[in-house]
Amino acid sequence: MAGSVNKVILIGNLGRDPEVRTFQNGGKVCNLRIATSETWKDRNTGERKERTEWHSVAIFSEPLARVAEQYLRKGSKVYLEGQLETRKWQDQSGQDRYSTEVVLRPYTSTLTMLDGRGEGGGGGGGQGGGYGGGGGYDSGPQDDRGYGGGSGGGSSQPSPSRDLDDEIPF
Amino acid sequence: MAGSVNKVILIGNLGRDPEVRTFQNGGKVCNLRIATSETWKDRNTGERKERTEWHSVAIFSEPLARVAEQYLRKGSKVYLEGQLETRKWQDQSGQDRYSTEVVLRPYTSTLTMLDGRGEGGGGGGGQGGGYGGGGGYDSGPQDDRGYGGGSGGGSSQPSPSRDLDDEIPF
Amino acid sequence: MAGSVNKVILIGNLGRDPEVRTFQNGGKVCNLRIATSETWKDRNTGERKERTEWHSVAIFSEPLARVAEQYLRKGSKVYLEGQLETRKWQDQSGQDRYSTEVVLRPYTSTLTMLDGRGEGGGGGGGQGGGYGGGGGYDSGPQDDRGYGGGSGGGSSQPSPSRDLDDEIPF
Amino acid sequence: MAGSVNKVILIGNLGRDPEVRTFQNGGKVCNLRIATSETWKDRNTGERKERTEWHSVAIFSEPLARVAEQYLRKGSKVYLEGQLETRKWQDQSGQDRYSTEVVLRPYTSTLTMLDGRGEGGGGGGGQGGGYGGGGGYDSGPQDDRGYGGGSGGGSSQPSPSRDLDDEIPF
DNA sequence: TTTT
DNA sequence: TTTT
Repeated sequence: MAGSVNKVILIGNLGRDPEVRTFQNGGKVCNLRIATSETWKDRNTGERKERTEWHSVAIFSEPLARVAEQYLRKGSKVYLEGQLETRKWQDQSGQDRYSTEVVLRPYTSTLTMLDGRGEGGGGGGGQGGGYGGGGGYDSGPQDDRGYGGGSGGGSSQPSPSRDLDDEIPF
Repeated sequence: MAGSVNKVILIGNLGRDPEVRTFQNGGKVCNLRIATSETWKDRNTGERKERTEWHSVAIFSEPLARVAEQYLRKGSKVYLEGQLETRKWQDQSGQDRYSTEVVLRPYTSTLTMLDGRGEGGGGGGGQGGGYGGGGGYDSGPQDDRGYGGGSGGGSSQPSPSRDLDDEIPF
Repeated sequence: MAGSVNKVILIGNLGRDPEVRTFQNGGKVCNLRIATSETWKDRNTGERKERTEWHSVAIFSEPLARVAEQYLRKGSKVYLEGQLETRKWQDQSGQDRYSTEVVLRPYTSTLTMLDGRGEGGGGGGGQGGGYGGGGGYDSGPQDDRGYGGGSGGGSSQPSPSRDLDDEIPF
Repeated sequence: MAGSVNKVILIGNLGRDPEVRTFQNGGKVCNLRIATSETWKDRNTGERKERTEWHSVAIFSEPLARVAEQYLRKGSKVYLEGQLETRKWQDQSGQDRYSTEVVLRPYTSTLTMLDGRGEGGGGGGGQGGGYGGGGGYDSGPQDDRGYGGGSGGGSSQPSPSRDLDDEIPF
């Protein structure tokens, strides 16, 4: 079906270090466990309440997996965009079971570290933040291009234009 | 935790009519089953492939549930924003099981019908569609307000302003 | 700065046909004019009000521009994701002016037609929908891959797995 | 038009302190100036490049404006959701001019501080951050409710349920 | 004018 | 299992 959208946006903290598994064919998946929380005041008691939601994230994009593996640790805060996927499996007794994950795939997903420093909180870490930016071809522009210099026959109307750099558009 | 975001955006079609359940205390939940699909060409074979994902949606917002119940049917296309929630339950054998849903709650979620059954119909205007909505307090502004008429002592600089209507801001 | 996000999501209708301009270097930009509207009831008068917002969209992604050019017409409804960009230019009098657009660039943007027909046509329409797409490399997955068949030494714990197809992961 | 969406999502840093203006009628608007940046490597030269985009944000939601005023400062990192609005005004010479802003309005927008000022710092912590959570009625749930306790005639099928608290749903 |  |  053309015309559908399946998008998840999360900002949260990792509950543990990223886990990378390698398949026989050389492929890798990087799994994250991410917490989001909301707090509110109970309407009646005025009491402060909190609810934490845990999300399972599976990264099937090589450049994003690399970023996750290198820079994210337990406690790190991240922004990510992925999609919802539910997969079916069988438990020991042969019963159908379902697991829903937030999946990051090439071209359509992003992952950004939001705390360029100290996932340790104690001194460990170090870090230095940033991962060289934007995450490679998954999330960053490859070149800069814009409105052509237009030259332009004879439009006497001044109009917005962008610098034309010498790179090939698209 | 301040500083977290848990958001799901879907555009898809209902696989069946909405289902509404009422609790003893008068509360209602409206459940939707929504399909999103993606198509792509296999890199090697060039074959066209399609994958459909099914999403369970639970609406805990009264105005949005009303919209869903009244206007959505099997096949309807919708846009929605909600949040991911996983709940734990026990199956017959007492084993822990988990179900993940896209949950719509008041104030933070939206639901918009995307096929007003043909606002074109024949060529003229027609319109028809819509559910009077977007205007429920869940998803619409309550009033229109903006930059004050500023009056303004003596700013000689012309500056952008909006019409001030007589409604109370905020 | 690592750690920033600049994203615009619109669902709206084209106010006129897409306009394509070609630069000397062969590059193209496709410009759209898109309307979004919101309706609400005036808090005091109960009167139904509507406000329409017009958005300027510039597509700098070749595959997305092709989709727009081929399938979108005045009146078409679209979903798009892009980013906000403001550019500076000079008017006739040499004064600085600014124009803000929603810009779609490769890899990070999407465009999806939401009405598989095309109220442009003249009235009839027909169409059939879809542009075979979502599958351009801008918005679609290139291949399908997932959890490896895991083989796996001897995990006696049943665990979720995905079908392993023979395509190269990542 | 029912069926439209106008949404902007930004994560960026404030270029200066928030500015609050009060109108004669008591209303307030809080203006932010937010930078987002993207970095990439030039395809040809391999050179690292950066482009910063500046966004004008206008907050017309009282609780969100209060959060901004109290907790945000030059340099603060925020997540926000708002909508694109362009307004028309006249410059000194009477010419039409347009300004586009990201506008935050009640019920449909959110604002979240992303740097509780340094959870790494060195060990001490410090912190302070947070603004009492979620931003009041604009962004936070008012109460917690979910699947009713169902009681339920005689469904022998175990099924997912949520705790029923004694608050009124919806 | 921010941030890395 | 995170974070405030």
